[in-house]
Amino acid sequence: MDTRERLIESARELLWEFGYVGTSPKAIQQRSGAGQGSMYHHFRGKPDLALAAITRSADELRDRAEAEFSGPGTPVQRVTTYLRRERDALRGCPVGRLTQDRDVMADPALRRPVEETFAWLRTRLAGVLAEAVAEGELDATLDPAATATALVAVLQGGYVLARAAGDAEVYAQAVDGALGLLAGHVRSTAT
Amino acid sequence: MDTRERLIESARELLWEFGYVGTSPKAIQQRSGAGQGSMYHHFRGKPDLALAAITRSADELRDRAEAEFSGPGTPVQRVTTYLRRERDALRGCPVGRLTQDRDVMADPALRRPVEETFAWLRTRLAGVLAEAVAEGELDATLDPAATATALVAVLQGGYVLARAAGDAEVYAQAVDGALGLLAGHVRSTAT
DNA sequence: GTCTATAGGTGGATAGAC
DNA sequence: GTCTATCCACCTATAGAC
Repeated sequence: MDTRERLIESARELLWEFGYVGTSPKAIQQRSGAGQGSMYHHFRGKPDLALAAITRSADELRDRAEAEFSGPGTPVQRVTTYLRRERDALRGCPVGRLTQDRDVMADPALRRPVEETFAWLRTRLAGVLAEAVAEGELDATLDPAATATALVAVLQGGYVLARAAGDAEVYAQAVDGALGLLAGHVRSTAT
Repeated sequence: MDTRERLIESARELLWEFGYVGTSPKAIQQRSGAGQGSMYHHFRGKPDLALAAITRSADELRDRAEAEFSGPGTPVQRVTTYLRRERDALRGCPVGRLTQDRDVMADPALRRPVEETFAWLRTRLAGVLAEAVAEGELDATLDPAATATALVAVLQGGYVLARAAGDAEVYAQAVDGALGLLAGHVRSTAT
């Protein structure tokens, strides 16, 4: 892994843990093993490096979700697989946490991947839910778009509650609650 | 409103908007109209003032929720009132956003009101849901504790999604989705 | 109680040797 | 491409006059 790559990966980890404001160029350089000032050769500055890091995290999130949404099983099974995927609850979401970072949201370039990621996620999940409704697996009273937004919100909010409690189990409980609510709308358990 | 009070209110607003790391003593002093250095007479430092501000925000959140939970109507109606309460979605939750602030979560004193607020909220909401189950308003397949955690998560995550989209309507959609999911478990609409 | 002055540390970035 | 040295602005806090 070359220096440029190490800088991006270090930035990703630090942004995840400390946020944009809490991450200094010096900290990124030290973690990456690059010398002081070296990152300015590969990137124009902190925002430029952050953009590379954020874009990569957003792409990863999207790829993993897409693999689950387009995987095997009925629509509800795929949604369940997505919701139940093991996540580092206390660490939170590397993309979602950026919404609380003013410097990120104030910069159109940095904000864009965050906005696009969740727009895609909600739309894509709504599509899977619409499939479920069309196939009769979910009852037709459910609005796919609103339900999708609520389910994604459960994950993002689950992180918040887990961090507040200092207990990853709270995240799992939020997911359990969401699946319990969804279960009341499942009509058939076709395999 | 005396100087001490203005300092607390200014800190509350700035913490809400910029978070702990993004809020400087200087900014608090300027917003409050107090002169540079004046806050050190009333508070030992930034953490001490932040504790006063966070505690007040936490108390407010709790009082408003309690008023709705113990208000008129059936349990499900009260939960609906709580979920549908008008909120400044793009501003987010003044307490929940602190969970993403490392300096807050790393300090036991600052962390405590955050932890206690959400522990109380989840427990209190679970109690109202348990009432609903006991009275037959909600079907008995729902786990009150897990459902409560999921519903609170929808609100917290709704803020995240609304900020990501730059659109308060997304928050409302998340709440709509949660109420739609809950509706499938309501047995009677007793008044 | 409130103000000005000030200090040590860090953040983000640049210059220029190698 | 990488390193050291350096810069200015800001953050947090203290000292001490009024």
